Amino acid sequence: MSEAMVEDILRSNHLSVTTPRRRILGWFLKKDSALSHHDIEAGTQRSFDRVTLYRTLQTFLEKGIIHIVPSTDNVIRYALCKEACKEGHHHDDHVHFVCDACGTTQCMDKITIPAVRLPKGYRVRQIGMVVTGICGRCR
Amino acid sequence: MSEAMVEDILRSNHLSVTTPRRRILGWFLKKDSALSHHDIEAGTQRSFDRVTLYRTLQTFLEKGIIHIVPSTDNVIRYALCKEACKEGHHHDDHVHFVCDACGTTQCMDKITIPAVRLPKGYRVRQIGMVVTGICGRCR
DNA sequence: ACTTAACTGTAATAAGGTTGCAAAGTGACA
DNA sequence: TGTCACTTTGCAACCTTATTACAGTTAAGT
Repeated sequence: MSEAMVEDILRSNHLSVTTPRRRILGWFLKKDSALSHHDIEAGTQRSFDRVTLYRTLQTFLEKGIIHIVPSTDNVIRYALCKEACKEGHHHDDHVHFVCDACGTTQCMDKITIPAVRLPKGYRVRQIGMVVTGICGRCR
Repeated sequence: MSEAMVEDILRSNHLSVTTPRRRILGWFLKKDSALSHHDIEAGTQRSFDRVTLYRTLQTFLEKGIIHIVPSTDNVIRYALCKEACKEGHHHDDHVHFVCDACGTTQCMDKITIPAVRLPKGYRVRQIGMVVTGICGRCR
């Protein structure tokens, strides 16, 4: 089921289907939350080299398969792009929620970021929003 | 002028006044934008050890003199807390602006973050917001 | 099946961050 | 102003995270 989906995503992005890529993308689909480099390494039993992971994440980023979630703890976390993200132009203008209890970072795709009024002369290109607290599952 | 202010801030936080702390805090006051570890090292001519900088930033964080600005590039940036931030309880619920042109990160203290409606069961503790684009000075 | 181009693993290197301990500086007090 | 206790700094070693180069392997199209 999910296995077919993985191949689908890879092929539609003109990427060849390899074992590491299958594992990594499969893990994203399974977890359905933002993952750090470390999370992925641990989750996939280190069945490939660290370097491959770095490169794969970079490739996925460029293709718009994943996006970076803003954080305050010096750990890059990546999450699947749900909406159609074109190459180089992401649609990650949604709210991210970090749960203090379970530690997961979730994309709230349904909730769009409210508009902000900035001073004169400022031009906005992108907005990121991170909400921390207790998520629905943990309370 | 700023020199007296530096000592003032340190003393009112019950910290002894030392050369590294003076330099680091002075640099924050002078630049008035969010600074990374690297920015500070470069700006202060490495007149103290790397470790001292790590420890000083940690201390300033704990005292509420500075706060961490969320980012998407894996670089922690710190900014002065303008409002009275009590020890352990920060008031950094303001918008941060990252300029694509000059690369600076500014705290928009005047602009509060708009409220967001989250699904049932979610409890919010803190909200961070990062806007990227072109700032008033650069356009 | 063959060939080309893309991808991966290994190793070496760089950058970023942490810890323990001895030496030096700070602030309080006589 | 000198002394003392305590805090802070600098150094060295170490660990983790990230990047680059290159050779070997694998995938996809014909």
